[in-house]
Formats: sequence, C-alpha cells, structure tokens
Amino acid sequence: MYVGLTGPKHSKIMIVGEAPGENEDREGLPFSNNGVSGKTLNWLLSQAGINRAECLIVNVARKRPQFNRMDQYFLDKECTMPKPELSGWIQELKEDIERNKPNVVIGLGSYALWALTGEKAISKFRGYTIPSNLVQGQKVICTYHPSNINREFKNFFPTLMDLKKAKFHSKHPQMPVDNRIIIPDASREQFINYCREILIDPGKKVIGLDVETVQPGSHISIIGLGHSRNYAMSTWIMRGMSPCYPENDEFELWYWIARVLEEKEIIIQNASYDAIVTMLNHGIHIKRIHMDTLIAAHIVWPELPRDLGFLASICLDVPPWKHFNTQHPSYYNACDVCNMYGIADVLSKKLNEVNQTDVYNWEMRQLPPAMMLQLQGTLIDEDERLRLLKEVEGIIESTEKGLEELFGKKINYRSSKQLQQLLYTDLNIPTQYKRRKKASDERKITTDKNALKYLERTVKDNPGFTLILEHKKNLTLLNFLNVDISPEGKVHTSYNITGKKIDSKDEDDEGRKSFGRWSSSESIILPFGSGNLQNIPEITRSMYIAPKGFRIITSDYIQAEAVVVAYLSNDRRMISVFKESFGKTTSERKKHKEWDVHILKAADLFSVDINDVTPKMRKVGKTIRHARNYDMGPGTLSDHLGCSLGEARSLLKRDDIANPLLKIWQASIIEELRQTRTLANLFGRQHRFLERWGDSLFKSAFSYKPQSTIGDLMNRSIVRMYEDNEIVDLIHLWLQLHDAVYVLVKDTDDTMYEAMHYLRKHMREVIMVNHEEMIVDSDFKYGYNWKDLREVDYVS
DNA sequence: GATTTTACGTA
DNA sequence: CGTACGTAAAATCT
Repeated sequence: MYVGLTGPKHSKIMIVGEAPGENEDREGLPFSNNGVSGKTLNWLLSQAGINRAECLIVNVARKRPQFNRMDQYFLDKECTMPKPELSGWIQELKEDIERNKPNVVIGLGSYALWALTGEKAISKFRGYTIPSNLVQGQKVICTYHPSNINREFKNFFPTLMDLKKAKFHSKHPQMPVDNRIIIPDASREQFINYCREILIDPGKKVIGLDVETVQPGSHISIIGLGHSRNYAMSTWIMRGMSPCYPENDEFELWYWIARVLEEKEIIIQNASYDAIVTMLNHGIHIKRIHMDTLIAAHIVWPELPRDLGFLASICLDVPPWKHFNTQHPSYYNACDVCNMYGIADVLSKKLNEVNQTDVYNWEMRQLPPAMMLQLQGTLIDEDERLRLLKEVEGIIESTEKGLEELFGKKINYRSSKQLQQLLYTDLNIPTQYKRRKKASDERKITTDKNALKYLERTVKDNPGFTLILEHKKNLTLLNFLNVDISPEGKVHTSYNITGKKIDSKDEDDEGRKSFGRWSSSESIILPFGSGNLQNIPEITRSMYIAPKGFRIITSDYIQAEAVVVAYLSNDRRMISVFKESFGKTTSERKKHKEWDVHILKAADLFSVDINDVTPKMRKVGKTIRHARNYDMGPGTLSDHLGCSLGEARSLLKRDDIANPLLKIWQASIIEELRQTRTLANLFGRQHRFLERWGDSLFKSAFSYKPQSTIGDLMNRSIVRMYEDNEIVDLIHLWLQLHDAVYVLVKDTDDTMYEAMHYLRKHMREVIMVNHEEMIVDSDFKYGYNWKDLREVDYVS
C-alpha cells in the first residue's frame, strides 16, 4: 500500500524515515504505532520531549520494499543511483517539504540522510545541523533510524541527544550562526605574528593546541593554535617526510610556538600523545594544561565515544568538518582547535553540574606519571628473550610432529576453521558451542580453550586434546616473544588513562565502558614491544629486567576487590578477618588459617573445621568466592572447577544460603541503577550504564564499584608517589598492573626497606564505606626480573 | 587491501 | 550468560 505524509500541515518538525515496514504497509501509515520501529520512535520522541502528534511524518520510499531492503530501489550496489520509482518519491518528498516549510527536518537513518543531503555516512553526519541539498535553505538534522537503536542499543543516547537538538532547532528556521574565523595554511610569518599576539595579549589566556603527525617517528606535520572557540590558525611544518623550511627558519617558528606552549594555559585533546610528541621531538614542555578534553569527556561521559567529531555533535552546533581530514588537512586541524575549545567550555560546565571536578582533577594528575612511564620503557634481557623463544619454538616443533602422527595430517592449529574440521567432522567428536551472553544469541561452534578442556575431561580415549591445548598455548606465547626491541634495548607501552577505544568508529557490541582503570596499548611514538604490557603471560615475564644496580619492588593490594565487596555488602565476618590480618607480614598471614578467606569459604561450603580444609577444597572456596562476587553462572563455574554442571549448581546454591548478604547488596545495586542508571564508586567516580535493562547490564554493574574503586586507589597512590619530592631519587615507577605497582630502587636492602616505607605510606588510603573506615592492605615482593620475585616481610 | 571474527593473555 | 582491557591471526568481504 502507498504510505504518504501524515500529520498536521505546516508543522515545525518533519520526520523522514526510510521505508514502510509490515504494519505501515497494511495500515498505510508511516511509523505505525503497532510496528516495532513506530514504537521505538514514539519512545525516543517522548524521551526527547517532542510531541509526535505535532510532527509531520513520512518515509523516503513510499512502498514497502521486497525483503524490507532499501537497496531494492537502487540500480547499483552502492545505492547511489535510484530507480525511477524512488526518484519520483524523492520528488514528492521535496514537494512535501516545500509545501509545509517545517523549521527542521529530522532524517532517520542513512537513506534519509542521503535523500535530504546527499551524504551517506550516518555515523559521521548524525547530530549535525546541515543544509538540505534537496530543498534550498531547509535545515536538516539526521540521526540513527529507530530500527538501528533496536539492534545497537549503544546508539540510543546519541540519538536522544540529536532529537533534543532537533527540538531546539524546531523553534526557528535559521541555520546556526557560524562565527568562527578559521585560518588554515598560514605562512610562517603569519603564524609567528599570531604567536606574538597571543603572548602580549593577557586576554588570550587559554590557548587550544592540536598537532597532526606523520609516521614513523610521530613528526609534526601541521600545528594549530587558537584562542577561542571562534578563532584558530594552522600552519604546515612538514609535507610528507620533507620539512617546509630551512632549519633556521623552522627553529624560529618553534621558538615562538614553544613560548606560547610554555607560558599560556593549554587546552588539548589527549595530552598523553601531543605533549609527548612536542617534548620528544622539539623539547617543548607544556607547563600548564587548562583542560585535556579527552580526560574531561571520560569523566563526564565514560560510556560514550570521546573523539572530537562525536563530542562536537553532542556539545556544539557547528558544521561537520571531519571529512576535510584528507581533502584539506590544515583546515581540518584548525577546525579541530576551534571545536575542541568549544567542547572544553561545555565540558567544564558539565563537570561542575555532575559534581565530578574533583575526580577530573585526580585524573589530570595521572597524566605526568603515565607519560613518564611511556617514555621510560622497560629494559629487556635479550639473551633471556632468545632463550625462551628457542625453547618454545622447540616444543612447538616436536608437538607439531606428535599431532601429525596422531591425526595423520598437518593443520594450522591457529585456525579455528581447520580445527573444527578436524575435531567435529573428521573425528566426529561432539560439537562444542560458545557460551552465550544472552539466551537469544545464536549458538556458535567453537574450539576454544574451554571447549577443549571440556572435551579433555569428558571424551574417553582421546589423548589429543591435552596436546592441542598445550600446542595452542605455546603458539600464543610466540606473540609475546617475537617483539621488536628499541635501540636502547627497551620496550614501551602507552598507558591510557581513559582507555584506548576513544573513537566513535570503534564499534563494540555493548558500547564503551570505562571503569577508571588504566589500559595499556602499543605506543605509537615508541613502537617497541608487544603493546599491551598488562597482559604479559607469567612465563615470558623473566625477560623484563631491572637495570644494572637496581632491583624491582612490587606491592600488591591484598584481596583488593574482595575487601571492597565485603565492606559494600556489610559482610561483618569478612570485614573482621580483613581487619585482624591488616598490617601483618606475609609470613604471619600464612601461619593463620583463620585469616585465609578461601579456607574460610571452603570450611563453610563443605561444613568442616578450618583445620580440615584440604588444598583442593581451598581452591574450590577461592573459585566460589570469585564466582559469587561477579554473579558467575553454573556453566562457567563448572569449567573453572572441572566439575559437573549439577555440582556447580549445588555449590552456588549452598554458598547463597551461607552468605545471603551478597544477593541483598546486588539487589541494592539494581535499585540504584533503576533510579538514574548511574553508579558512583567509593571515590565518587560516576558511570552511567546505558545498555539494555537486563542481566548482562547487572553483571557489569556488580563489577563496577569494586573494580573501579581499586583502579582509582592504585592510580591515586601512583600520583602521590610521583609527586612526592622526598622520593624522586629513591623510587622510580616501573609498571602498573591494575592492583599492583612495580618500582625500581637501588640494589641494597636498606634502600629497599626505606622504599617500602614510602610505598606503604602512599598506597594505604582510608576510604569511608557506610560510615566505616576501610583500608586495603598491600604486600611486597622483590627481585631482578618481573617473573622471579621473592616475598619480603615488612612491618610498618 | 580492508574489515570482521575468533581466540587469548592479564587484572 | 563474571567483568574489564588490547592484540594477533584467520576468515571474510569488496
């Protein structure tokens, strides 16, 4: 059935969808209240404060396409050449707009965007106010289609923001005024003059900075500066790999840039990168950072993308500019500066509004130690690396031979496809499926570690599984051993305070989460090593060594997350265990079974005296505690314990009866979420959970407070150590592993004990939980490489 | 050649 | 139906 325009004439808002669906087709109404998309649209509009009854509603295509697919209406695969039928409908749309003259047209989905503006990439252009190329002077705002929200719930929030922006724009027909003065491709003289102007004008107090770099070497090709959200200038330093100016001329340019960067307050997006580049390549130290917009955005919206394109779409009303990236890089850079400045204004207001300025300031203080650690790197024992590599390669070779003999053929055990063929087709072994996150997810065949372990203990007379498991393990070890080492014999990692996934293009099933822990990834500036230093397997840690004359000390928060859970759930028994054992040395702790939380848990579960708990029972206790704290299911628990599903079920049930407090606490978390979908950790760091209401959201939420509290606790102690002037010559930060810190000290026992005094001082922080003081204790180890570390007793 | 999927290491 | 994180290689798409 033909589905045309509905709604009151001359409405201020016209909504344009893509094509009618089943219900629309039957009823002849766009976005029918009975259809899925219609229902979602109604919900979105009500959240945004838009009254559907006051809107004109229409689709680009006026008849339901075959298989509900818009590409049916195009001649080409890329969907750029419409068939005559669709062209006719677009003409009708044009006439509908001209006849009604709405103040704003809201386009839903990429085909609406295309019909209204000629652009195709909805994720790039959503949220921007753009002029229509269909009807001259018509204002358009596009966003995701409701059916997309149903598939990818993470797009809900941006869509809501876009609709709110559209509501604002429905009050008047004018395009937003663009007052920006953007000066790209400035000459050297022009840029130097601008720097001098900034330096002498006390009104130009806060300066925006952005650099573009070329790899390898992270050389700066373009630099942009700006003194307001409406003024920025950029200039070329290098084109490709060749400098634009003779050395002296470039030096003069840098002299003036350096003065600006050293004398003014700077706004920057991701100081960790830009500031290291200016320091390393040009010796410029940015002294005062007014704001890092990446960090501010991380505090305000930890669940959202943090690239400038996305932030501008929800903070500002400027034209899209990211597509100039390749067309006109210098203009792109200057736009970045202006818009970053504008975003910074919005973010500082937001920080106040949501009461997160304090959390933001703590996070900013993490920048210097994080940058230092990236630059410093970690020394590698090349002999040890080669020894390990040779050893692993040797084992791999012989295992490969063994497997070939066993199965009569050679396959690539890195290939899941080939392994599936071998096991499930050739050998007829029962097919294993991946554990699903939701019952509605489709079952996927797998040959991963868990599946092989399950087969190893359930399938009789199949000696191969153990060997395959061993082989796969060794193959992954190669990734950690085959790494490039810097000329100084080091590897480097980038510690990311806000996590690495900052880009709106980085798709992720459940959207972004950032719980305030640092992540570690490849350093673009110093690309040596395996990148992430927080997932190095234990065996390969022996190649990471202290420099000559130094030793490594590590201090680890003891049972960190379990302590937090105990206090949060008001588990008096656990709290008193943690209090009694607090401040005791490692060897003392080992003597007292009543301080061992895993033994206690096992004694409970098996109804035995703590003195009768066997090591095996203790292991079960440990696993159950873990499982329960994070709401693990019986399937995964049986994998961990290597027991049957029934046994796992009954263990969980027994623990549930023995410790009912945990369930009560988890219920309180759900209640907290229900109010505002926002949780705060024990340092006040907030996180809003935008995923769909349900178990997977709850599980993530249960882990938030313990995990992020310990992350903050660790990072705050690192900040205190880095800022403590008394210990600059005593303690050198080395590694951060979420709940452990590694430092280097001079290789004497006296120095070690002195260092431990300060480590303890900075790591112990009183945290108030339900009007009670909580301190997480830490223990110590020392050694000369990352793997072989010895426990050391220290009493403060 | 670019993008998606699968798997895996740590806390 | 533990969570969080980043990376490598295979598989798949264009």
